[in-house]
Amino acid sequence: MSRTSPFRQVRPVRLYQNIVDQIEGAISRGELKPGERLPSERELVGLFGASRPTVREALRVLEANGVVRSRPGDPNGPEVLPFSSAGLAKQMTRLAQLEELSIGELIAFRMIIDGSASMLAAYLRSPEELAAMQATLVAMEGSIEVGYDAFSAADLDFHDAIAQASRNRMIQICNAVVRDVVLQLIEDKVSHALDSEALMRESLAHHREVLAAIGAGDGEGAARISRRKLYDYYAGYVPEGEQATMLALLED
Amino acid sequence: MSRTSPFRQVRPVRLYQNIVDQIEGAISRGELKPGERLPSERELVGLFGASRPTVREALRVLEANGVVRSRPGDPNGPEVLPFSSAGLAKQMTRLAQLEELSIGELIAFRMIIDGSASMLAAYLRSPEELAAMQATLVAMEGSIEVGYDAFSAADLDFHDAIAQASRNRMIQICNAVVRDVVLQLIEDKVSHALDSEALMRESLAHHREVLAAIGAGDGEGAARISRRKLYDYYAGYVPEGEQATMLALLED
DNA sequence: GCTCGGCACTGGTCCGACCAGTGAACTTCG
DNA sequence: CGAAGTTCACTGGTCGGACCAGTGCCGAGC
Repeated sequence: MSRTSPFRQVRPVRLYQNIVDQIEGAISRGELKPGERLPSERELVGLFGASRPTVREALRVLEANGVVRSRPGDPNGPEVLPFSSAGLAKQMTRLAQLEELSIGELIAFRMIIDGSASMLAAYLRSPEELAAMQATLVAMEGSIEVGYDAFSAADLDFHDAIAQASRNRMIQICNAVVRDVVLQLIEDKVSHALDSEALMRESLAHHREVLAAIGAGDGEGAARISRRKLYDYYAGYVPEGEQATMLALLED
Repeated sequence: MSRTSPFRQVRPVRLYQNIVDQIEGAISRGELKPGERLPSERELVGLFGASRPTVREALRVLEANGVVRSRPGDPNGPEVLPFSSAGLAKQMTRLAQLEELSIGELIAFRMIIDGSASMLAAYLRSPEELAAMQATLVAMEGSIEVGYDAFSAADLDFHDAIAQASRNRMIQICNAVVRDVVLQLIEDKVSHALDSEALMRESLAHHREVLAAIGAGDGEGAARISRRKLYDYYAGYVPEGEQATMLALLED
């Protein structure tokens, strides 16, 4: 329960792990910034006193973590990457596919995140951010005639704009992650079913309601509308038994 | 904007990446289950037709992703691991440390997650889950005299129990992740400041309020109390300028 | 001045080798 | 016959050296 023991479990430390730690440490201490380059593998061999296979294993781990990227032939060496939620999205996608993560859970979570984002946006948005949201709605309207793909893309922009205005990077990340996962799991079904102008216009109307609430500073209302809209939009794709969870989020 | 092109960007596919994909695919198709073992590196060399360094790089990536674990000398070969949120937590921790993720954002996010979890728990909890929550509160009360470390641990158990009852794995994961990150960033400060019996008893009383609302099926109330409790608990550690975000979550 | 080709260097892959550790089969003893 | 200790085949970790296909720079030729 507590963390009082002065001792740690000892386990053999692999050399490549040591290298990974050193490089990650240098980055988190700011000694290496995104865009900068690491020395070439052969130079690192000298710097760390390890062999090239070992250095390469360390680079593979860093690459898997989304920290650096190696490109063959690049004379500048591996590049330190800016943080992106891609790594997070990948992990969550794996979770969604491997584990008992159901569509209902995903949608419910999205209701929470998007609702909270709308609420925060209503209270915190700057005039510019509000204008940006309105612009995405205009884009949505224009894309209706183009087809569902374009409409869906504009829809994403709208939700991104809201997440942006929430001023909370965790929300932005979760928004991006869940959007990716949802897209991957059920968007094909939705795209076939919803490819009708009437339904897209209905969706657009819902988005307008959310934006109106945000514009009016009505956070609670924006959150409520946002959650209900998502429920209506996706409920048909969620098994009966799971809808209770989602409905619980609408009781207010 | 749209994804209509029939062509994909071509990029050289690394052999080790191919191996990673195959093994991950086998796992997600259920052909490899957690606890099972992969063939030894030398066998994999034959199975994939790649050299050992290449196979090893693939295993390093899988290991970094938390998919398998290699132990030197183990005659059974690398082990397929059950999914854990450790990988997610690691990524988020890195984000929190590297990027502009502030304490205020983290706490605000925790208010959202914990509040939503409490709300869902109020509507969905089984009698057993309610009993489990009550048990953690009893443990909290008993741990007050032991010290802040024990109290904090019991506190975590309480919030875990709520997340559990929310029936949403995404919430459980976010709960675990944010808890880890918050713990890492500011818990030492809190532990010094709050190591007084009176303050712990006050915190305990707040927890009781939340549980009472959950027990009564008052989801909205549970969420509201939970958010406010977190705000009161942590607000002192958040810079003035960021408190607005957090306060926005309390306007209901 | 601009273009084009060569070149030094990159990362990707392979081979063969050695080491310390592990666990199971085997041997030995009660 | 069963339990305890020992042996040993095999594991993953690390190393050095080697070859290849690309990349980007720089100098030669226009």
